Amino acid sequence: MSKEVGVKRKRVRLRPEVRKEQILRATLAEFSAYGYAATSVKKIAQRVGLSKAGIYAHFSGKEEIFEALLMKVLVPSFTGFETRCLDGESLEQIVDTFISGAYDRLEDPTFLAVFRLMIAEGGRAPHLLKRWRNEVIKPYLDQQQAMVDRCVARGEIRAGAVAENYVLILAPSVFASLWHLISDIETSTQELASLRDAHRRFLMASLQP
Amino acid sequence: MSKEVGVKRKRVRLRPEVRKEQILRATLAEFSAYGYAATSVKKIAQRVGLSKAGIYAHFSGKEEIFEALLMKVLVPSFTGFETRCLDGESLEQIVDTFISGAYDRLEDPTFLAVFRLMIAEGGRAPHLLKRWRNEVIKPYLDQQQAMVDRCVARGEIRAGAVAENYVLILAPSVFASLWHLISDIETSTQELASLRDAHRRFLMASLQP
Amino acid sequence: MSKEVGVKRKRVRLRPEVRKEQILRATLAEFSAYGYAATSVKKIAQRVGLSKAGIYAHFSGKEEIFEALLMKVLVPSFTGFETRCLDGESLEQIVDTFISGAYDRLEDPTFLAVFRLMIAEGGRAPHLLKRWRNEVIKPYLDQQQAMVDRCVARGEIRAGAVAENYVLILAPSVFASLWHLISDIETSTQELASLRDAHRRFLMASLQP
Amino acid sequence: MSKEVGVKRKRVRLRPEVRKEQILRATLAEFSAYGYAATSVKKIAQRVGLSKAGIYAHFSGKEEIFEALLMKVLVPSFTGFETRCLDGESLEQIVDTFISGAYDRLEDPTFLAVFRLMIAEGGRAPHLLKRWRNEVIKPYLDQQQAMVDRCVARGEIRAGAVAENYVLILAPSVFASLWHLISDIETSTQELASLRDAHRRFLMASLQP
DNA sequence: AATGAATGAGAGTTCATTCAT
DNA sequence: TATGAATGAACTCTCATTCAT
Repeated sequence: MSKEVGVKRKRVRLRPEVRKEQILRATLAEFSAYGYAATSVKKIAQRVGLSKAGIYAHFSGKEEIFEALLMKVLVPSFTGFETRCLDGESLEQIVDTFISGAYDRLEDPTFLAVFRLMIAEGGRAPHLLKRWRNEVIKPYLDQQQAMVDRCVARGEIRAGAVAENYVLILAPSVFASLWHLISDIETSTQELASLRDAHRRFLMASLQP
Repeated sequence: MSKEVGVKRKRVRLRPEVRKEQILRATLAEFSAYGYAATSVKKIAQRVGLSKAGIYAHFSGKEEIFEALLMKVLVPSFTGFETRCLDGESLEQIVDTFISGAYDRLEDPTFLAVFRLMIAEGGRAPHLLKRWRNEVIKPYLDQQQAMVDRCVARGEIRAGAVAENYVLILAPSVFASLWHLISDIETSTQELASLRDAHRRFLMASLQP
Repeated sequence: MSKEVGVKRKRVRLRPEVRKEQILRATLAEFSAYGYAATSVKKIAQRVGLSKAGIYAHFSGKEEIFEALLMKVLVPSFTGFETRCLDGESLEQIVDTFISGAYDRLEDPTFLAVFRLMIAEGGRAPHLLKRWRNEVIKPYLDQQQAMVDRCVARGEIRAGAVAENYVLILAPSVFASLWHLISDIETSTQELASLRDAHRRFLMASLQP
Repeated sequence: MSKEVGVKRKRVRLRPEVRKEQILRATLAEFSAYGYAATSVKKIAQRVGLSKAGIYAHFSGKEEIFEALLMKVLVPSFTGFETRCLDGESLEQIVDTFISGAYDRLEDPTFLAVFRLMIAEGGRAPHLLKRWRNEVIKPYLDQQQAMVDRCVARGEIRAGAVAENYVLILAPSVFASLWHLISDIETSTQELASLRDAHRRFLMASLQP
């Protein structure tokens, strides 16, 4: 379609940051669709509109692209994912905010790509996986837990097993992410609507002071 | 180097079914550790104690091994994982049985291997993934849900959001599986102990009539 | 010329020793003509009549071929190159034998190939170069020296600087080897004829008792 | 890694002759150490402190650098390497001067570099090799031979096979060069000391009128 | 059923070279 | 003059697969 015989794309020269950005974006798409081993540098290059060798002007090899990708992509994956517990907010508002955040992520292809990538290729870079766990996930869980604890102390949330273990609050939406991963999007979206609602009601019931 | 002069593995001839079994077992180990693309037929052959070509006497190619593996492995992965709701059992007994089943699976390497395999390589065989979802997972969820419904009807379990959506009951242990997948075993085992307990208490509190 | 379009050479299967032999022969030809770096595995394969990958069934890589080649080729390169000093042989017979051996080697392409290879690529495998020096060349020189010493003791060869240092006896023919290396064969052959004769006369004059 | 943030080599602009000089010097070092094929333009550029493309501002390609290098380097390689035969000099003085010149060259890395280069890469530029032989080496040998002839005519040197063929005079020191090439420097230096002495005594004995 | 030498395709990578800046 | 991003070609090597034995 887009290939005209005999027409040779003019050489385009971009600033390194821009290219690197492009390369990482292309790589995320390929990696999360096919996995590390089944993704070739050639495919990445084609996606970027570069020759294979062009990639090597910016990264020293496939492995380095992979690491750079993980470093760039892991950290922000949970950013903005916060349960707030501000003064004057009712439990209903808190829960609604949480539910929205948790399930809206499912619409974000990057989030799912990273999610799959960590599970599928985590074994390839155990040190990065460990960092992700210890520097991203755990702090996130701890911070959320602390917030819930404060709400409990203030009497806005009922104490109990659920309030004591943030994972119990989070788990259904993680299940939703997984379900998304093994489903085609249309199907799962409607299937998950009822889970979302049930999750919401479960939180209301369990956390009601 | 590793060749001992004069020592040459005797050619062993086994019944096809036995060999196929061996090959699939070896393949599961390799695939779930390295993924489809990064696993070579040679490694599988070595694990089985066969030459590369020997594999082709039993399967027509790598792809066929993969499919055979999934077919064999998917179905039983949830077998025995049942919440029972028998007459005379107290809620405590029911919950304990469920919790044990759900968390003991984490010790089963095959379960985790299949779990990872489906997530990592599901895209390679969408039809199998779909079958797995529709013929294994969904029926399992439905059946469990039906059982919970009966308990509710009999008054052994309290109605509510949790009882209405079996996923809410299951989700924390799925989270545990995921956590296991991205952790080294020793670490995660102890980390998950408290989750297991909280999960148990959460179920007791939510389902208590 | 020899390539027929559409005709695909039947797969020929040879015993490993035979193939290895072929490969090493082809490699010697290529390496000594173009050097290690400028010789590609593809070219070697073509010379042998094998596919690139076929080479790797016998050697683990280019480096290993190189080492195997040196090991095989270095040792015999000086075999049969002996000054004899047998009872009843006149000095003239001894010198004639030596001169013949030393200059006939120049006709042997293998000898020259190895000679050039060691000089050009010695830096690539210092340990092999060292072995060659210590296990092939030096013993050869020592043994020859010992033989000359015996002749001197028996009064068949005159004592003096030349008889004391075998290198002085050898040096002109080594020069001839070098000259051969930097000349086209026809030219150098006739140029070296007079050197050969002068060398002979020099030895006769210097070693005459 | 090796890049210091904020520190960026200032673009230095030098006169073409100076740069060319630098480039050829760097090239000789690389070529004689690794050979033509194994030397990359990048390495040369780094040695010069230039970018790869910068090289192409001065030479049209790697091949041209190689030829320029040979042209520059060949001619002077035997300069100053002369047996003198001046009036009033004793044979001892003549021989001492020759021996010093011949063996001191072994300390000159440039000489050895050129020596190795010609042997290793001569096949790459046969026309240059031929020029070297015909315009540098042969004239040198002829000139030296003429000088010896004059000494013979004047009765300062004894006639004979050695005096008639300058190569016989030169050969042992050529052997020494070769030996140097295939040895680590420390080892060979001491090994060659006795050769040097024997060479000297051999010349004294052979050329004494 | 099993082997191992052989293969075509394609992987990651490097290199000499070009070109817009 | 000098740069560094970009390229096409070639490199070494691996892989799934085939085939004669």
